[in-house]
Amino acid sequence: MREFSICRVLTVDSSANGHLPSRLLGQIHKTSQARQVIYRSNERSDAVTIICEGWAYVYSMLSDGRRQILSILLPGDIVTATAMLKDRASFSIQALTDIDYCQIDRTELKRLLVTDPTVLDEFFKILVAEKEEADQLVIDLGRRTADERIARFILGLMNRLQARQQVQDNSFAFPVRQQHIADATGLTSVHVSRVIGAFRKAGLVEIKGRSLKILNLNELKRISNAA
Amino acid sequence: MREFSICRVLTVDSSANGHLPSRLLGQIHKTSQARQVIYRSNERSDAVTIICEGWAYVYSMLSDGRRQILSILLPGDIVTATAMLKDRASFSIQALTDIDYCQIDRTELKRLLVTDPTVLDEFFKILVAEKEEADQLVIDLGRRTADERIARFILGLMNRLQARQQVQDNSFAFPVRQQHIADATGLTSVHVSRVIGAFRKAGLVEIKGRSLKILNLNELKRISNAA
DNA sequence: CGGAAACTTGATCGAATTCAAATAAGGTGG
DNA sequence: CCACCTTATTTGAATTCGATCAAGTTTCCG
Repeated sequence: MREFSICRVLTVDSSANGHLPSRLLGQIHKTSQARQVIYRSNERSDAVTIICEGWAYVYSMLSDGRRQILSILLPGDIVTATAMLKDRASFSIQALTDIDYCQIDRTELKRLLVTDPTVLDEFFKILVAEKEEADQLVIDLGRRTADERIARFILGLMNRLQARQQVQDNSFAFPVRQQHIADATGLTSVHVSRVIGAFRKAGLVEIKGRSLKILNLNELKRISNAA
Repeated sequence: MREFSICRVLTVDSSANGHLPSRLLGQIHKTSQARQVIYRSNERSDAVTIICEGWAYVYSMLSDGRRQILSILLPGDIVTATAMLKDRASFSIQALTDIDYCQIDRTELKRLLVTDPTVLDEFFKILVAEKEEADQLVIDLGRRTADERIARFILGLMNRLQARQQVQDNSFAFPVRQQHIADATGLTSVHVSRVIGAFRKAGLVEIKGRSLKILNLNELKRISNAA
């Protein structure tokens, strides 16, 4: 549960207000093409970004080019709860597909935080969810095998998309490149290709166009070693 | 900056109040011996814990015994800001040395959060710091070599201890076992032994008793590849 | 249709693990 | 303060998982 309910308000139905008053709506809306960097680390920013359409990802890059993806952002995700509290971050954000996002003034959002307990509460929930996801990723990268990591990457996406009613018949949008999977799981794209190839041969998944279908959910869960 | 200022209040000087009113002071104080588990994952708890003396660590254990340490807790650290918002966590806490800690009722602390802006602000800072640390750890485990990880582990501890005035002449308490380093860096204790052995032979560090002295800070920083 | 980006596959390499055994450090009771 | 026992650490040899290098192939778009 990381989506910020404001997004629905902003994009789909401005009357069915989530938790934010309408005076905040209609703020800066933006569009970016796939691959575009929409936030560069250490840049100052007075805005809090929310993804409305499309996918993006949060990443960090070492000076020698090694890249680690910290999280994939889906429609409705707030671009890091932390952005609400700080005007600078050490990671960058890049659009994965063409995206649509809106930016809300931090000061205004912050004022709301203090005055409206419902907003504060929801904000806390997002902070906690983000921290728990980061911790899970630490465990994945520190202690899980390549197969487990990749299976969990896929299942994790499916769960988040499921919460958005975007999974049908175990099939869902999958615009990520293998290089993204590699950078998210701490592997190389070559190895990701081998593992996914093995998954495919074992009849676990099918990837066509930009979507993925899970053919054997139980087995994939078993491999992911959820426990 | 993860320490919660209440701790000084509780342990050293009850008159020099930090950010908490004295009615919160003198709540449950506890003691645990090294190795004792002081919180077991998924247990319900109405308390927020603050370490007063000694070291502990946050960890998660997979069903097959693999263990990942998520963070080392030093005196003054609040045991996870998240505990302020949730009554259950998916990780466990274990004492690394004999420790001294206090537990404050969550409900009371939470009330304070809403009424005292200073406390809320400090709380936000801790949340952000914890999230940033988790993200850093993800990058370490996903994209750094064993040497880098271990150098960074050591330097990270030094920085935190420095903020507490507990570093003298590049030397500081170091009660962690190599197994802890291994579980914190996603390696095996055997490999940690080899790397630390190499550091020692290269004249970078010296470990005696339960303390560590950095003999060549610049070189250790270079190896850590901070950028 | 052509060119670039993404994916696959094979061969080889290497960092870190595993297995196993020896040595060193602590802590306890006598 | 020493003998004993347990818990750490070190070291070596063999193995393995995933990385690297290097072509091919396929897919995607304009």
